[in-house]
Amino acid sequence: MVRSPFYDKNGVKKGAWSREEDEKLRAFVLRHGHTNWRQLPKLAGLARCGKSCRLRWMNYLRPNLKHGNYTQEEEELIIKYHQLLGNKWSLIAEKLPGRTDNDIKNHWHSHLKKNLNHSDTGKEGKYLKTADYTESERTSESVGSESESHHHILESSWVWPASSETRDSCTQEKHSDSSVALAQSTITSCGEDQDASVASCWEASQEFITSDFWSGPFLVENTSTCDISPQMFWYPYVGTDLSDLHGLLDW
DNA sequence: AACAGAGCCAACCGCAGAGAG
DNA sequence: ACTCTCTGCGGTTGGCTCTGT
Repeated sequence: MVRSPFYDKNGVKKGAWSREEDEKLRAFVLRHGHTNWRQLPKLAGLARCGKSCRLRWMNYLRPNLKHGNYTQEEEELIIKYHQLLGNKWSLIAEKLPGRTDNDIKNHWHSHLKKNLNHSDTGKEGKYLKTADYTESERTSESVGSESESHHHILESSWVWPASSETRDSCTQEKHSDSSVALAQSTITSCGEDQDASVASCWEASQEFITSDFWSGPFLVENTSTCDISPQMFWYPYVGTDLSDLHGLLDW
């Protein structure tokens, strides 16, 4: 599926990311934010270029990302905005929360484009080409396997630290509500695989905690403890009840 | 069962724009 | 005004997986 890992002449690693690299990058970005992608791999102990780190974070590790399972509504939005904006994938991605430009672009090329082409030739296209098509104009085929909305967040999901001491060491009034909401959204997004996903989230969070992740000194100058980039933690559900999480995570 | 071709998607590359000095 | 650095975007590619023969 992806390029095999290899090192270029400058000793920079390319190709598929390992789980360990993902954890390093995730931990670093959550801890320090990403003010300088070029410096980031050096500080995070990764043999990657900054560009590769940014891409990995933006397209895979970022919280609240959805992978696959496009709903009919999402596909309609993509088609609509593509007709409106053209190949401005980043703009289209802004209209679909949780989707990345890369993901949308891939989905367009592998699924939607050919369906439009089919409809051009009068064959079994899923959607009509015009932007102002109506519900009744869509073919019945489009209703089916992909209409179900499971907002799976894969192994990139993470949760707020389980240890209350660790949590308390952070400036909770600043970050905790939105972070908890984020954790909760992760859990509620797990769908049928909830138990397994929660377990893996839990595992990842434990690794952060045991490595003194939340309370250790920062490497970057002028950053205070737990100075986590607010933009990374912002999530529209604030004020979520912590007890909702306690049950699932056995806090 | 083995093979070939197509499909899919993560990751790379090159370029352009923004901002700092 | 110019240059340099960094970031973000869109196009493209490598290679794994799926499907058909």
